[in-house]
Amino acid sequence: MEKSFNPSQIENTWYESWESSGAFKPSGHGKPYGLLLPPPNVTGTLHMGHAFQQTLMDMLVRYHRMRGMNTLWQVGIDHAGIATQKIVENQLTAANQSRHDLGRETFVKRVWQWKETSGSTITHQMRRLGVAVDWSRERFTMDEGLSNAVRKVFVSWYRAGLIYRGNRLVNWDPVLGTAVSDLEVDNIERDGHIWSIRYPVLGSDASLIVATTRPETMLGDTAVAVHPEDERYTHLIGQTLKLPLTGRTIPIIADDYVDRAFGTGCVKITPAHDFNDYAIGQRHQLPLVTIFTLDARMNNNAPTAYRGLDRYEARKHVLADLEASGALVDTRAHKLQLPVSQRSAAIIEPMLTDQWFVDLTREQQPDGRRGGRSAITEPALEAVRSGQIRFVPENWASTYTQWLEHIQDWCISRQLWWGHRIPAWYDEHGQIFVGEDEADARAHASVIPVGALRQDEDVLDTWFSSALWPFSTMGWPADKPVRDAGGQVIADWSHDQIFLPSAVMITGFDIIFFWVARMVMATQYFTGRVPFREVYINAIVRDAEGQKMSKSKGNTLDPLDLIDGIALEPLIAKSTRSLLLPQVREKVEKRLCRDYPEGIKAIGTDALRFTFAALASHSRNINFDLKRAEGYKAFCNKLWNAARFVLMNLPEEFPASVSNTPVTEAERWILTRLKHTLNAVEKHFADYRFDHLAQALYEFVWNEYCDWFLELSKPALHGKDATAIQSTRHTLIIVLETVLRALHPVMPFITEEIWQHLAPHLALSEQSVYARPWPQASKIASDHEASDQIEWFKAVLCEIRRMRSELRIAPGKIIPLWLAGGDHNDHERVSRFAKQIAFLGHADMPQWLATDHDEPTAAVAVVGSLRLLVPLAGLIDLDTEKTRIDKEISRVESQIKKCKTKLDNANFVTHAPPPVVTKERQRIMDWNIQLIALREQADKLKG
RNA sequence: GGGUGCUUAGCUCAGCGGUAGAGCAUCGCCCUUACAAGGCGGUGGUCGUAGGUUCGAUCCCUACAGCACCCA
Repeated sequence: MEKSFNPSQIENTWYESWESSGAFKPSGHGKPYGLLLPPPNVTGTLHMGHAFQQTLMDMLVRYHRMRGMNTLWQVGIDHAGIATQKIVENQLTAANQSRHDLGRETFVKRVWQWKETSGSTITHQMRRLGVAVDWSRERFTMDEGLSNAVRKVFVSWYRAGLIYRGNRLVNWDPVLGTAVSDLEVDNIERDGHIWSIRYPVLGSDASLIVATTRPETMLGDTAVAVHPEDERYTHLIGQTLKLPLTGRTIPIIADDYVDRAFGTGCVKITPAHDFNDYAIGQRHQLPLVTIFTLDARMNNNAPTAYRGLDRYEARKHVLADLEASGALVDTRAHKLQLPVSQRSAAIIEPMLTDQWFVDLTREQQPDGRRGGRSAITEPALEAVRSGQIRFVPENWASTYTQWLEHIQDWCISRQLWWGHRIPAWYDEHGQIFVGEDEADARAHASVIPVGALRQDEDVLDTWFSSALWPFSTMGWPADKPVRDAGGQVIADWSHDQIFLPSAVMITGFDIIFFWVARMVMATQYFTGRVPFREVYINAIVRDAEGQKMSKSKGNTLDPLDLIDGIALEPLIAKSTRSLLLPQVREKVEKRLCRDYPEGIKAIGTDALRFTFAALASHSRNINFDLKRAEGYKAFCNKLWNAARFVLMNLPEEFPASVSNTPVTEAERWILTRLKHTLNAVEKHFADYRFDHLAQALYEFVWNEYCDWFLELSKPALHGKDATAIQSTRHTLIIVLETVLRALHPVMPFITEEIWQHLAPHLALSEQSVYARPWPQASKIASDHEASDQIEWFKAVLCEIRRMRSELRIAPGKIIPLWLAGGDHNDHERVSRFAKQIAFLGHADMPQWLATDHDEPTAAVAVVGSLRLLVPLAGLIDLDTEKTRIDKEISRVESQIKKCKTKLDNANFVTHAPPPVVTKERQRIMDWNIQLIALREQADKLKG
């Protein structure tokens, strides 16, 4: 093995070998354990969130695989309708073309081409992370099988009366020209204005003043509402207003939606362009006046003067005209929430359009069939309420249920070209025919179509197909195996449904609504099962300062740059590439120069993964600190060198014996610790406490195996006891091989590399550590007697080291060591560990002082009643030692005082549980023993 | 406005009704034959504030402050 750990040297070969050996495919035996990878967008590149999430999933799948389960990690890619279409449209724009120049068919071909060339970026990156997904089953939401599933679901729901077409107000993105989900709209606070406008009452001198942040929409007003109990206005309810600039008249209505305290208490109602106004309009049967075109210009319902103007141009004109006519009474600064499309950054315009919806709100249909609430929404709620699906951490369950309780019908149509085209046809009279294809639609028609049929132009929301992922990827609805282009079976519903429900869904909280809830709905409806038993909501990865990573802030980290390292210059270039504002670029550049003056050092995949595990507590955010990752790279190096040590100490011919009975206390102790660690790791896997899991393994490897067992093995290996040598070698390699197996789910590459070096010495038949069984704690014997002895030994050695350090004795200097006091245990243990104490304490063989004889002037440390003495002569300054002892005495005294305060409190003694009291009494006794020994020594030094 | 979190060492974070912890940073001594990406030993915290419950509160309860996120 190389002298130090070099990740890039070992990572490249192993992944390919695992993948090509079929190690990631289901084994076909054992209990099924399924995981679904949240399909990344085809447009995507691997970011820290993916890397984090996938590390956790990979840990689970490797762990369960080693435990003998039949694991399947289903992988695939999402077609990401809007995002993908936009990328290709941008390419066209750069060439001064639009999708309309190409036409639908050519455009879609073009998107497919783009997908073929760029779509695999993220899958290559995922391989660098080491993820054990079954690539042979990789799916794409637009491939044939999954598209069949989409059509089947649409048609089934339509025929069950659960999908309908309606003219409704939706979030309209005027730049992309499509409806978007309300989940794809961010409400952003911006500085704006609020304008007060006077609307005169017809046939009177009276007028009402309305306040609005969007004055241009007054052209679409169809009423003004006041609160029914607002005494200022009750006499005007039912009267008519002259709507300025339009010549139209509108009624004054009463509705208790109006907040009397806000503004003047009069609200203009524009039902065709505001969701609240729409609801009021419905209640009062108000007409809907749409005043915008689909690209947000004034249409022909607006007065001639404004027609064709963009909505913000129109605002200026409207305000100027109101001002000129004296109708504008006030303008004030105002903070307002603007709905902004996540996809295009355009300001959303609520717009009345024909769209397709999934009914999620009706209890029952007019014909008596179940409505969407009872057929789809309620079962999804019940699955979580009943505990069939469990959230981790569990408080996310309330986020889920609260959203579902207030859910609206799901608008599933998008005015795009890239996606699953809606399987609905219209005849020349506009009648609707739904079917899996045109023939099916005709076959199921209840009326005879008039003339030719024309398919709906729209496509389905991407999340519609994602909702089916848990069962569509398993082959549903095909009744025979699904094959890829090469004829290989990639899914087979009749068999693969053993993986449904999958074990756990690991995903970000931001898609609980988009995806998690919808998977539950669809999977339950079509398969009668929940899609997964548990949902682990992972934390959001932020930068070291707690800022959300985003390209527009230039604070993203590319996981591959952490793995491979990157110099400062390319890092700056990369981070500022998409930043347009020079000030922002400068700021980002400054920060990078400050934080990474030498760029980012390569830490390797294993260290990155270990870092993610160590940070994965159940808190909501994790701040990714590169320092932490560097620490775990050091951990890799530590493990690496421990392995070198073990191998170095093996003779050519090993093993001499297969089984082994550990002969030394140290061996029995480290095995006890190993057992304890493995128990902890299993528990942490079960609880999804990856942070504790990582820490348990880290502490075992570094603080127990390396710091103590390896050190304790040295005197044994250099000793003359052949049995001890043989046994120690055996335990060294057995414990290492075992802990490699336990570490493998977290750090697949380094564990594999080291394991390959160990395997021949253990005559193991497996090809890979991945194929080894999970190490079972129950098969390891614990030995508490040996553990007590080693703990005692550690205490003795620590005291010697502390003395040496505080008295500034050079580390290499061999010191005389005398012993005094102590009970029979101490005597027995000293004789047992004398050599180790001398070896590791850099001391002569410890000598007992004869009792009652004069002790030499010495520095002392105390373990229980045992005193460890280092003669001062020629070594130590007397005053230094006096000061040291005094300090130690006051430390012990303060501990005693604490105990005493407690025990003197009668309430404590009577009320506290007896074990606590006993423990406290024991503590005070132990401290007192130490104190006596220390005082004795202090007196001697003074005397 | 409604909801959910968070506040513990200089930094990033665990913890928990019963002796305050880790990594990194920092200080001192060591290039000791697995590892200087290391070893050994230290320094560092009235656990956001104020009340309450309790024999005992960093932990449970209440209020407040600050921060973050989600929904309207």
